[in-house]
Amino acid sequence: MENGFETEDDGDDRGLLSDRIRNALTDEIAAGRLAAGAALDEQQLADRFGASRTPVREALRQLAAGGLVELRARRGGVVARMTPERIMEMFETVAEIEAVCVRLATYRMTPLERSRLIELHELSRPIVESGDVNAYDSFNRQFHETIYCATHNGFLAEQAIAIRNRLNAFRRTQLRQGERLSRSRDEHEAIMQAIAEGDGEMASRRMRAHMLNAATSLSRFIEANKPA
Amino acid sequence: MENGFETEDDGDDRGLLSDRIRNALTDEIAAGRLAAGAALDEQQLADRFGASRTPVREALRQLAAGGLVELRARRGGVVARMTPERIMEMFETVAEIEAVCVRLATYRMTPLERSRLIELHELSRPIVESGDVNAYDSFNRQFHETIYCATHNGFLAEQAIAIRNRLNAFRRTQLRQGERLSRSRDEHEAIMQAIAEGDGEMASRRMRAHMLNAATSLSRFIEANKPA
DNA sequence: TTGCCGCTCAACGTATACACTTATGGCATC
DNA sequence: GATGCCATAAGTGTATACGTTGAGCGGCAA
Repeated sequence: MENGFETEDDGDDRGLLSDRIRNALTDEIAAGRLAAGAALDEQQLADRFGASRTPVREALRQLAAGGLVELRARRGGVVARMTPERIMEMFETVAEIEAVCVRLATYRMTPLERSRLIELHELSRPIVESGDVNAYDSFNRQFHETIYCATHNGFLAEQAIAIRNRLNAFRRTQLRQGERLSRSRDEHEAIMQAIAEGDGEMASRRMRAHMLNAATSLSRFIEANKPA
Repeated sequence: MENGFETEDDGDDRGLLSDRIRNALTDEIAAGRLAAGAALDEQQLADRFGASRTPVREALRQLAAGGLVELRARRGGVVARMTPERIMEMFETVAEIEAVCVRLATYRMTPLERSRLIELHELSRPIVESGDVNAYDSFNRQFHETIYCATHNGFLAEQAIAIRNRLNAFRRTQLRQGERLSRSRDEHEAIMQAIAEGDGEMASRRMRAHMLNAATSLSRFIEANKPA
């Protein structure tokens, strides 16, 4: 039972131990159970996961590469300190990269990709009406990733996904409240309009605004729910 | 003597072994001595560097995180395959990110940062006249990194530097020929002009063109020097 | 009392041994 | 002759032991 893992008590011992430890630590950091700045003792973690130091080290190195952990040689690691300022910086960066993506995508997407995107966007209407936040989150990811791919620049798409994932690790709670869903869809609509007109610059500006709206919404949410 | 390292026969045994192996492998990949797609056997590398598999593994993981190596679970690693298309994708991505940076920097930089940038730019005049390519390369890095910092977005700056470094690992030869130096400086001049006028959009467009010029120049160079 | 030196110990970095998975070659069968 | 299965081997994943370094602390001298 007590093996240090959270969600794998169903006997899921498959996969690389180092990967499972990495995922577990990612979750714990994302959930805030491992506070920013907390020391990460390798032996201690190894004991907690019932493993040796080796896979723990591998996991820590990967997390460090992803920016969730800071490692100093011979001094051990700590959970990366994520100030609100830094989170906003990350949001701005994502917003700018998404803006770049949608501009390139507008100029480069094939008719097939365009119709696929339109189709996807239409799919979101019933989701918004149902208010299913998880479903919308899933759709939203697809929508944005479809745009990344339509840039026809695989490297840029990878970077966009990587940064987006990195940011998601710090989304400690569901960002999108009910009313945000319809606003989000309206903003998508405006972006789609610009794409349809072939105006990449316009699409870019609208995407940037869309992302910054989401960030502001999140920031207000955090402000409202922060521990007194 | 034969310890597998290239440039450290002066007894420089300092630093972490894993880091030294990582640097050595980075160099070898960058120089093309380790061809793309080449298998990376851990034991074999360990023997070559006179070390054990442990630091080699650490090095490989770090390289994988940086994108120079691809690792498949229980199947070992290979040097990442870098097609010309992918390199161009990376250049475009850098160009777009730099364009974002200079736009934000134009709107946000402090007077001190502005004068620092002007000062740096002026410094490049004698370097161009001297034709010292290495000195220009060093200046150029400083110039661009100064702009990154002036965005006042540390995360974005980190991303920009990371991608730029990643790209540098594949610059197998000196990119900038003599004539390119003065053209590069002229382009910097145009960017500075836009910054001075507070026109971030203009600075952005010029930066994008500047970066793509450099990429085109490189691509022509590669084309001309590629093995028959 | 303060500052420096050296000690001690905890934690990381590296080496080595073992376990497990995957790939490959040969053999049997269809 | 082709295909599928099994045995063997090569190589990665993990465990553990040892070396090494940096930090904390106490003692001694100025």
